[in-house]
Amino acid sequence: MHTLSEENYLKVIYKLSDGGSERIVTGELAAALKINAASVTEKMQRLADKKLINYEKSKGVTLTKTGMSIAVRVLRKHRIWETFLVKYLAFGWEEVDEIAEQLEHIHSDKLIEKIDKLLGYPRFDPHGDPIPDSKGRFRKPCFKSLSELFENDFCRITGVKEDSEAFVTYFSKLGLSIGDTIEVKEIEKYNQSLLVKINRKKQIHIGNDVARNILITQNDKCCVFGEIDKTCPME
Amino acid sequence: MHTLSEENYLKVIYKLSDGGSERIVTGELAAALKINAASVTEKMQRLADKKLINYEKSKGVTLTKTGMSIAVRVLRKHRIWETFLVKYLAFGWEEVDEIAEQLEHIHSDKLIEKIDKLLGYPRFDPHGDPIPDSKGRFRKPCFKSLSELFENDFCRITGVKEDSEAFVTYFSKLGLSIGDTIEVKEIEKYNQSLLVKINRKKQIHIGNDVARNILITQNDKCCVFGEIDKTCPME
DNA sequence: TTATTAAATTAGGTACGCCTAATTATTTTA
DNA sequence: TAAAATAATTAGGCGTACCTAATTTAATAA
Repeated sequence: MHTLSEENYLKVIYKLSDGGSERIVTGELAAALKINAASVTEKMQRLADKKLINYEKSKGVTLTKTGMSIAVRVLRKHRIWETFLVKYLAFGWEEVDEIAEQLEHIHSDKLIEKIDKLLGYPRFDPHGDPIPDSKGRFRKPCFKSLSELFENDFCRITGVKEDSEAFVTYFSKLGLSIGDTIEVKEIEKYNQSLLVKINRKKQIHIGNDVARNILITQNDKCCVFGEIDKTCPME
Repeated sequence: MHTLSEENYLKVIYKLSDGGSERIVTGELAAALKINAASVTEKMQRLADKKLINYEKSKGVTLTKTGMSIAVRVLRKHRIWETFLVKYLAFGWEEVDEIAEQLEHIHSDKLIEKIDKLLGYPRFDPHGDPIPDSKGRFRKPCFKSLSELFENDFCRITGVKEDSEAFVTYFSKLGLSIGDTIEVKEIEKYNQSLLVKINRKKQIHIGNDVARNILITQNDKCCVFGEIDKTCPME
C-alpha cells in the first residue's frame, strides 16, 4: 500500500503530464501541490528510489509503469466517489472534489468495486472526466479547450480541466453546463476573450483564462442537428 | 480539524474507558494501539497540552469535555459507515470494521449527515453498538457480558465487545448471531467455559474468553415468550 | 518495610514531510 | 557568448510519530 503523500504526488504528476506523456518539472509540481520546490525535489528523489517515477536532476520527471498504475487507480477512486456523491447523496458537482480528495485514499478494492457496481459502472464522472475501469482502461477523449477555437466554430462542452470549487462555481454562475452547445461569435483581439452563444440562445462573454479550462468536442456540424442530453452528457 | 492520530488516540481512550468513566493507563493504550509505551507517553503529553485529555504522570488519563466530544464524533462516523457498508453494499458485518477505521476520518460533516439520512438515522450499528446522533447523544445500553451469567439464566445477544475481524468471524463460525436467545446450561468449574443452548435448539460450548466479549440483555423470562427479530436486533 | 518486579517515563535515534537560505544549473537576453 | 535572470538543488532546521535502551516511579511480595 502507498502513502497518502505518494498517491497525491503521482496523481498530480499524471494530471499535469496529461496522462503521463509530458515531462513535468519541479516548479509545476510545487505550484500544483502548493508546497515549496525544495520539498518537491526531496520527494522526487524518494519516489525515484521506489521506481515510481523517472527522475532526471533539473530536467523533470515522468511516471514509470508502476507509478502510472497507482495514479490511475487513485483517479479511478476519485471519480467514482465524485459520481457517488452527486448521484446518491445529491451533492452539487462543485462541492464534491474536496471530499473525493480524501475518499480517494481509502484502501479497499472491494469497496470501490462495490460502489462502482452500485453506480452501474459509469464511464464518466460529473465533471466529464473519464473513469478508468478496474483494469485501468478508459477512453481518453483528447478534446480541445474552448480557447483553441476560431470565430464561427461550433462545439459542445464535454468537461472542465480545472476541478477547484472556485472555478466550477464560476462556470455555473456564467450559466454554463456540461452538454451545452457553444457557437463562437467573436474573439476579442485585445485579450482573446470570447463572445459566445449558448444553446443557440443567450450570448455571453468568456475570458480566455476561463475558456482555456473548458473542454469541448467538435462534431463538425453534428451539434446543430443532434439532440443533446444535458443531464447525462457522458453517454 | 484534528489529525488522524489524535482522533485514533481519543477514540481508543473512549472505548477502553467505557465512555470516559474510567481512568486509562499508558500500557492499555499501548496494547490497544499496538505501539510502544514510550510513544504513548509522548503523545499523552501533547494531547494534554491541547486540553483533550487530563493526564497525570504515571497515573493514566481521562478525556476532557473536548476530547470526549471528538471521540464521540469519530465513533458516530465509524458506526454510520459500518451500517452503510452492510446495508447498502452488502458487506459482511465482520469485514466492515477495518474499512470504517479509515472512513471515520473523512472530514465532512455534510457527508456523514447525508449518509445518516440515507440510512434513516439508525440508532445501532451492525455490531449492536449505539450510534450517537449529530449532537452526540445516544442510548448507552449497559449490558452485561455473557460470562457474567449463572447456570440456567436466559438472555439475548445484543452485541459484541470486540470488533476485530478475527473475533467476529469466530463468533459467526460458532453459529451465533445478534438477536439469538441463549440459555446457560452448564458452567465448567475448571475454566468457566459455558455449555449453552442457542435459540432453544443447538447446544454448543463457548470459552470464557469468548463469552466475555459477547454482550447480552436479560429481560427476565421475556425472551421465552417474545418473538425476536433476528434480522434487525437493534430495534 | 524493604526488596523485587513491573510499569511508566526520559533520553536519544530514525524517517517523513514540510520549511528557509544558500548554492548550483539552466535559460534568457543583451 | 557573457551577464543576468530564473529555476532547481543542497544544506540545515522544525514538528510529528514512531522506535530502543536506560532510568525512574509505582505496585507487589517477602
